[in-house]
Amino acid sequence: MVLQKRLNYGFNGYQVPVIPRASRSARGRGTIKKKPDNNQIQAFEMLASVAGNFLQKNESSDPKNVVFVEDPCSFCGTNIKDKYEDERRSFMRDSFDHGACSEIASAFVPSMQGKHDNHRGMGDSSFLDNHLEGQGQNVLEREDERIKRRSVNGKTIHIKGCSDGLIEPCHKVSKHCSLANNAEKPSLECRKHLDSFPNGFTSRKLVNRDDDENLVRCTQLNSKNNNTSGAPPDMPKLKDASPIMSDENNSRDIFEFENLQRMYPFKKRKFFNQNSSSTSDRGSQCQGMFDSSDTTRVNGTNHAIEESSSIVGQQAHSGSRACNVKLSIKSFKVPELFIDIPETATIGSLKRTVMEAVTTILGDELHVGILLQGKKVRDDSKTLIQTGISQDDKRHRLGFMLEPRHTPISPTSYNDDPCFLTTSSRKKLSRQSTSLTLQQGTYNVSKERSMIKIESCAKGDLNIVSSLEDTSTNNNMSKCRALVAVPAINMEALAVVPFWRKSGNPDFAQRRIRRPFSVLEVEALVQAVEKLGTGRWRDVKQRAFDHAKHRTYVDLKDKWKTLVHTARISPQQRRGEPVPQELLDRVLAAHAYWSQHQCKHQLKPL
DNA sequence: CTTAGGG
DNA sequence: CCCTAAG
Repeated sequence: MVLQKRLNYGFNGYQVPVIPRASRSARGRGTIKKKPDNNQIQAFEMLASVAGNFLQKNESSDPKNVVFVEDPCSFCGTNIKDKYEDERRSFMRDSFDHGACSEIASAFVPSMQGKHDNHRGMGDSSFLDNHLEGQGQNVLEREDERIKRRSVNGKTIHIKGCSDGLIEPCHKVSKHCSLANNAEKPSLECRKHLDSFPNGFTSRKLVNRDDDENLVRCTQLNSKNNNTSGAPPDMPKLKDASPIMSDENNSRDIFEFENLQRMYPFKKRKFFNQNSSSTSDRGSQCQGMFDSSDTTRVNGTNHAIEESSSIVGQQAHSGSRACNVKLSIKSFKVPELFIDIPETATIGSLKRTVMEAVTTILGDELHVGILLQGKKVRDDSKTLIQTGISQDDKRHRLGFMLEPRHTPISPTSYNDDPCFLTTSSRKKLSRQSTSLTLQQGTYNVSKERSMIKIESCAKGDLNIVSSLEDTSTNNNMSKCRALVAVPAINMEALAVVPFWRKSGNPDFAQRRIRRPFSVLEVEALVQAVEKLGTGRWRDVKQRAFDHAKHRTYVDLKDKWKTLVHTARISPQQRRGEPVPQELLDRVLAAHAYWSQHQCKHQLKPL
C-alpha cells in the first residue's frame, strides 16, 4: 500500500500511449499519462519474474502447436496456452480479416516474401509461422546460451547466459520501426508496444532514438535471424513525430502492430522513458562496466572499460546554451553471471533464476560511476570541464560503470548525485544490496538494510519501501524471491530511465510539494470568489494570489473544489488545519450563488 | 493559455 | 496536486 503510493509518485511523468480509439479527441492527443496502479505494478513484477519463461521451443513452427513450459503459469495461474490461443485468434482476425495483412507483413517481416511459397493462405497461420519462426524461436529460445545484448536504460547490456526476460529482442523493434518507414524526421520516436500482461494489464512505452539505435545494433549482433542487418543507421521512424497519434492510419498501424506483438504474451518487456529531445547516439562507443561488488573495484580485468570509449552521439538538453559535452553511452557491461541450480530444475526455473539475477542487479539502486582515463572521478561537484571532459577532447577515455549505490564511492552524495536513480520525493527507504560474485561462485543476494535519508520534501511522507525477504544463496532461490515486492527502484531500472534525466532535466517533472492552504489563504480565496465567481480562476489568482507564485489558478480552482466539499461534510470528517465554519459557510453561499448566476460579470454576490 | 473535471 | 480534454 505504501509501496503503491511511492511507486505512483515515482512514476510520475511516464507516458503510456493509449490504444487508439475512435473517440479520441480530434486534437490528436493520442496519449495519456498514466501511472501504473498497484495491479499493474504487481503484474509487472510478476512478469519480470516470469517473462520469457513460458514459450517453449516450437519445433514445428506451427503456431497452433506452441508448447509452453508452464501451463498454467505457476505464478499467476493464468492459462498461458489459452491466452496464447486467444491472442493468436485475435491476431488472425484483426490482421487478416481486416485487410491489414499485406502491409504489415511486408513491413514487419521482410523475409516473408521469400517464404511465400510456404504460405498456406491468408487467414491461416502462414504469416504467423513466419512470425513465429523469425520472432519467437530464434531470439527467444535459440540464443539462450549466447551472449546477448540487452538494452537497458537506453544502453545495451551484455548479459551472458541470460534468458529472455524483460528486454525486448532487438530485431523486433527494428522491424517495428520499419513498419512506418516513411518517416521523415530522423529523430522521431519509434513507438514500442508491450504485450498484455497476464492479468490484462497492457503497458506501452515510447521508444526514443537511443533505444532504437541500440536495438538496431543488437539486431545486427544477434544476426542469426537477422532480417535487418542491412538496416541503415537511421532507423525509419513512425511518420508521426510526436507520441501523439492523430493520424488514423498511423493509429491503425500501431494497433495492428500490437496484435503482432501480442502473439507472445509473456515474452519480453521493456519500458521506455519517453523523451522526444533525446536523439541518436549513433556511432558512439562509450562503454562501461558493471561493478556490483562491494569493493569499488571489479574483480577481473575483463570488465575494464573498453578502450573504444569515445564521445560521439548527442545528449539531449536543449535547455542549456552552454557548450555542451555530448555523451552517449553505447553500452554498459554486465558481468558474467553464475547460476547455481540443480540439474533437476526446469528450464523455466533456470530462466527465472537468471532473470532474477539480472533483475537484482539492475534493480538494485544503481549508481553510475565515471571513469576518466581509467581513474574514478569521485567528486560529484566538479564540472565536466574541471574534470577535463570537454567537447573538443574526443579522445579522452571516458567510461561509465554501474555499481550498486552502497559502494563506498560516494556515500555522502545521495542528495546531490545527479545520477541518483531515485526521486527525491522519498524520505526514507530501505534498501537491499546485491552482491554478485563475479565469474566465480554463485550469485548472491545479501540483505543490508540501511536507511538513507534523502531529501525531505513533504512532511508526513514516510514511505517505507518493502524490501526483499531474506534470501540466501544456497537453495530455493528461484521461485519466490522474484515475486517479492521489489522497490520501485527496480521498476525504474527496468523501466529504462536514463540516469541523466533524473535530475536537472526539466523534462522530468517532479511532483510539487504539498502546501496546504492556510486559513488566511482560504479567506482570500473565498473573498475573491465571492467577488468574481467560480469560473474565473485566472482573475481570482490575479486578484488574491498574484504574489503567491506557487498557487496557480488551477490550484485555486482545486482548492475551491475541496473547500466546497469540506463545507459539505461533517466537521468530524475534515482533516488538516480546520477552516473556520464561518468561512465554510461563505464558501457554500458563494458556491450556491455562482451556480445560479453563471458568474457572467462581476455581479456582486451577497 | 484557461477552464472544467476526473483521478 | 496531477493530468487532460476542450474551448
